[in-house]
Amino acid sequence: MERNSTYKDSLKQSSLKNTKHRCEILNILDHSESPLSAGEVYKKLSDMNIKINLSTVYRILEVLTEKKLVNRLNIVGDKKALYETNKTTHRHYLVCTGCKMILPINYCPLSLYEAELEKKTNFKIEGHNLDIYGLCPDCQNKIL
Amino acid sequence: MERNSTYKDSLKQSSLKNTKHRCEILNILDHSESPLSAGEVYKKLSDMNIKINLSTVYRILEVLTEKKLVNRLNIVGDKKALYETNKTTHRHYLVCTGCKMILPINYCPLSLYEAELEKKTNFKIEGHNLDIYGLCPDCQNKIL
DNA sequence: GTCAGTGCAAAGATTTTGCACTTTG
DNA sequence: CAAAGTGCAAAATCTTTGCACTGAC
Repeated sequence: MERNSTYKDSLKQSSLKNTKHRCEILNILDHSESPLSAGEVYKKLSDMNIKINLSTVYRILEVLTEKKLVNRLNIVGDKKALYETNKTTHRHYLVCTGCKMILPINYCPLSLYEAELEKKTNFKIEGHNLDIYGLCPDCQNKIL
Repeated sequence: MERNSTYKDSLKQSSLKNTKHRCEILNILDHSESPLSAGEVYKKLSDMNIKINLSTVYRILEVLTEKKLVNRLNIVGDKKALYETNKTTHRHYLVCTGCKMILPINYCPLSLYEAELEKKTNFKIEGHNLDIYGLCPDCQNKIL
């Protein structure tokens, strides 16, 4: 895959060694519509006939998160952590409480607010987690 | 404690049986500065010499969440769920990535945004999870 | 008395860790 | 070659569940 060289560069810039597994995981997260759990990443790899250990997946996701190549999310109602690549476009998710569908939202209403909060609290704000939940149109109809 | 009658009423209104354990848990969450995990609630009860099983704590928190007497939160970087009583004043938390301190914030910048999003997506929005993270003043100094 | 609530023990799910082997730079 | 990465097995943590007993209404 041509774009794997990009992942290689990202790894290099974060002073991480370039391994096939890391590129594959970055690739998977990069091409996923919605954030994935460690188990889901592992499953995708297995489906692609890539042999890897689940604990390695966890370790890779951990180090990628640390280096900010990946974000770790905790979405409401889901007890496991989800991961997404750290796109330049910051996004949030709208989660359906019925069917658990996850809809990405590209607009973030919080940047102004964060600046304000920084002044008020003297925190050095690094980021935020926001997910919004409700019923998607389909699930609203099912209830009727 | 005089206010336990209030908890009793809340339980009644949610058609839950009034038990000592439930009132005690509501009481603990109500008087906690920051949200607590199931384990922490359990520990507080034990410290008060109240004998209860951890699984009962989980079951109570579950049913209280279901009845909206309590909110379940998933705060960034914490793999376990945290619970808070559902105060009339909706709040968020500012979490220090250094010392893990949790600072409640009473203002919510999202209500207007939610209305807008509801129109745009046709979701029936029920709520959101927001927590903001960064370094508190103390931890900023420690780094220098 | 009935049904919901609880304790206990056990299992399930997710995540982490120690150690030996392998690979990258 | 050294240091970082990986597989495997085992454990740690958090959470849920089945069943029998107890307590609320």
